[in-house]
Amino acid sequence: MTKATEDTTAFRYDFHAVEARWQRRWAEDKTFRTANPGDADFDPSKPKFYVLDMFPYPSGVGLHVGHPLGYIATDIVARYKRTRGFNVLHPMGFDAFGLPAEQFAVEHGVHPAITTQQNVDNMVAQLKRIGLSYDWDRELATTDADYYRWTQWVFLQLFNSYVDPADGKAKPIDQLVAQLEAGEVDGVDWSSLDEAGRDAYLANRRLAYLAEVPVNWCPALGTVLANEEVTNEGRSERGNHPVFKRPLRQWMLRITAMADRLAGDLDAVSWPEATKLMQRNWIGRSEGAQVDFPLAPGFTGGHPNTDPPDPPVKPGANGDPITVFTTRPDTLFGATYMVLAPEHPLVDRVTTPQQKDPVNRYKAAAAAKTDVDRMADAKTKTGVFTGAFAINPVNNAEVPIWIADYVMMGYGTGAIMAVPAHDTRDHEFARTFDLPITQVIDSPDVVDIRDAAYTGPGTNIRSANDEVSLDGLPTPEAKKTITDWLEAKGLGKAQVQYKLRDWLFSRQRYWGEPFPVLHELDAAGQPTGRVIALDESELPVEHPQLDDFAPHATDDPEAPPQPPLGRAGDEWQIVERDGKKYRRELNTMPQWAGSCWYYLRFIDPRNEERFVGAEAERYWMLSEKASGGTHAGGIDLYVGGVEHAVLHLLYARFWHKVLFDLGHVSTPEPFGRLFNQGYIQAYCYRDDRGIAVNATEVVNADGKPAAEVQGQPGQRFFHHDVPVKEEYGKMGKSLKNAVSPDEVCAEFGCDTLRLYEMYLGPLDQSKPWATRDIIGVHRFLQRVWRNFVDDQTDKFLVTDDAPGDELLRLLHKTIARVTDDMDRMSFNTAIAALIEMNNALVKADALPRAIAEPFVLMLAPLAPHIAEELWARLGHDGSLAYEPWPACDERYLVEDSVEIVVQVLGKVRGKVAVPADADQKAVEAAALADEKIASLIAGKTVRKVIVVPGKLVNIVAN
RNA sequence: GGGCCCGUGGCGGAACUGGCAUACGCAGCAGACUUAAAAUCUGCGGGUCGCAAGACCAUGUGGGUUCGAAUCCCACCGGGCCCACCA
Repeated sequence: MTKATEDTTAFRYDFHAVEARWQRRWAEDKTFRTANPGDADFDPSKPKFYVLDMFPYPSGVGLHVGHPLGYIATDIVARYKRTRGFNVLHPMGFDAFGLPAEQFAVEHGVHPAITTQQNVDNMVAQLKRIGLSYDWDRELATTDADYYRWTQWVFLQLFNSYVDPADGKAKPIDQLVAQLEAGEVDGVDWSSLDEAGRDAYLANRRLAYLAEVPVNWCPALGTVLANEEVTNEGRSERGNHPVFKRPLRQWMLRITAMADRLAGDLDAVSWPEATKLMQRNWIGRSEGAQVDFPLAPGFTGGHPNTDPPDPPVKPGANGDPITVFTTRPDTLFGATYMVLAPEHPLVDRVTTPQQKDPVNRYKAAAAAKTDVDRMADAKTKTGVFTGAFAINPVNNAEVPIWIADYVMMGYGTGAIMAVPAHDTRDHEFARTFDLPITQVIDSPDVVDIRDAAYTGPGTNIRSANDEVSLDGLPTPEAKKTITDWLEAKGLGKAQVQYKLRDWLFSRQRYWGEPFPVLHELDAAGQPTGRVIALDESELPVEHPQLDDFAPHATDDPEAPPQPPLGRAGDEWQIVERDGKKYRRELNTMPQWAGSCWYYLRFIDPRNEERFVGAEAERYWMLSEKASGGTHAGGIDLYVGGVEHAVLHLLYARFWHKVLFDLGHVSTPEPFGRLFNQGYIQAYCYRDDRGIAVNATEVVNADGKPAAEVQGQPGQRFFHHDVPVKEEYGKMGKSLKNAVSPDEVCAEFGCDTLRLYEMYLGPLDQSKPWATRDIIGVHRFLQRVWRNFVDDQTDKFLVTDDAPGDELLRLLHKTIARVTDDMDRMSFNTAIAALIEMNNALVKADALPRAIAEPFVLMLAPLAPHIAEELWARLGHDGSLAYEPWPACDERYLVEDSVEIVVQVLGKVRGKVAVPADADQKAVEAAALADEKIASLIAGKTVRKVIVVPGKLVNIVAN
């Protein structure tokens, strides 16, 4: 702001002073403190509205303007809902465990608890500067011992429960033990099992269990990663380091036990369809059949059954048949060979002595392949014949058994029946190795089965044996017929299969929640393999004090993981109990853990007795007064980025369902309504080497800053005289195009920032940041101010005169528009409506109070600081935060006369004014009577006249 | 390779259920007030032709349905996102 400006407009809107004043008042008065049921100031007569942001990760670099987009939106909703008479719960906290905090701490040589706290403080200051109406008394961080105590408690719930296959519900494992002891579980002789056997049986059912599984081991990070944290290129999402598959004993969560409910219950929530779809695809439910292929005579003999009966290993590994999963049992007669995954446990047993060498070579090569290689090789099919044969159960044909890496051990049974005629991959494989291709589905779309597989539906041919015939049946019937037959013969059964895998739940990190479990040690101090859970009363398990909390990175993929907690002294690691020694679990939980239930803790964040108080949980999650009642209950509005469509949202739903089944929470779903906001994008500039340069230092050929001309065609850009190319991408540190909200607040104020971000476009779309455009909404606020306050004299301009009809019409039309826009979260159009109204007020002679007050109330959720200040100038004492939203008087919406568009053959040719209540005949007559229209249709035959009441008339004449 | 979404002025976008295409804002142009600039106010603004009234053409391209299509259907072109040898 120049000096001259200050001189000539002494009482211009001083947003700095106003914003600071109101932010201070809100904090001092605790304007946005939210009462819980049971509190003295709780009003039970109001309905509730729980509006939540996906809480942020407190990074060291602070926020850029892309981060608060969703926070501003939820804040507007929260403020709006308060004026609509809701008790609004609107909290904020921090997801503060995890790799970046730890890495930041390592880089700066400071304990992560300290850097995390600094980052949180910095972020809170940034958020408060935007004027967000959070109840800061409920602030929490997942790293608080008071918080992760209860994260550990939820883990104990998981560890101590199982999913009952009878009804798919999570139940305490004690119930299962009681049934086992009573002999009520078929096929299990509990009394004959020793302690180890019993532990193994229960571990195989617990929702949290230890298992030796092939995991993504990242030596450079010194930790294992979830599948979701590994990129397509086989590298770590954080840091882009190579990741190797290797078997390690890790904690797993049995999310697959809930797969069908996690998929099915998506129907009940109000989420973007695209997000539901992504989650459904991730769960990957497919229906088909399991079919047993016995080994051919000569290949069955002498396989000793060495596996313990329980836990069961992959079907097929135990006895003779190879079990496959197929979605196309109707093509069973076309199965001409079988394929096992190279890691399949049956491979060694079936391979003939002659084929041992090539098979072992292939297995070794497959094991050495990274995901990158596998991707690159996806086009060409490789494999090796095992020398063994199996029997196709429908026609007793002997089919060769191959191994190939196009079959994955991790999906289905790790074995397939290959139907080259009707599966593209099998077709490619059969062509490569010259295996027979037998067509069993006929359809007009089949061209030549030698050239390409036909994978669509059709009618079965060549599909009959002595007992069953599919010939002539269309695909759906054929599927059912053959599945029924297989089931009757004991050769197979209908089967639902999921892509979803169990969730790898441990990390070799310091900065995560310690597990509340102990490993039993023998007299020599070696683990016995027995794991016991701590009691609730022993929580929290806090971190040991370490000097060196850094992960031990290595380049050697074979090096064993070294959890940092292993560096703690025995006084932390070793626990004595009942005369026995135990070692604490040295892994920690992954970052997702804390975010799986934080929305519940916000409801009752200081409760020391329970993870959340029951009454408060029922009120905020279940209330029958929930707005609209259109969704499954839970949080009324949850806003965050789509990047969490499958990870956080799936994990949290899983935990919630377990807590629901165990009776700890009252809704089956946590997030009744989800909204995914778009990204803020920005122009960025790269030099010849493709390296991004600081966007603020880039100028065009005329020396103008890039921000003033960005996105315009024909511009050339330079960074310190070096030519750079303009690109467009997500705003952030890596593209060096981040704009800080602090800068915008300093120059224009946070009301302007809020309005600008919302005015950019629809909330769910990605859209470009353009600093150049901010001035537009800032001018709007200045103009609003000048309508109320003379900027030369500071005189308040609002009168107590009765408003004229025209202003009242304008007001109520605007109320109708803005109310509708607010309900739809269409904030860009709500702002446009307010700008239009304000522009009209500029031209009006006077601003009557009856117009001014509702205008301020409508502006308040969007630009709360200026609204509060004007409200105070209007003579009100307190905050307007809880003032009722202006009501629309429909009487002012009806016009006496309306303008009707007259079209001839669908083209607009004129307009006529008719009384608003004119009937169709009258409107038609008025249109035909119009001079211009009459001349246009002169000499033509009017074939038809379409009248849309209140809108238009279309005359069809030729 | 499979699935999903999106293409509207120089730019961001509006038009929710088919019914005045381009609201509102930025940038631009002209004018007022200023010594001047900033700020502010007023006005103009899709394209082509025309002095004008107006006519014609315009919502990625080409078809279709309809009295009427940015909106619905089909094909193509361009961009984005998700999954990816999932049997």
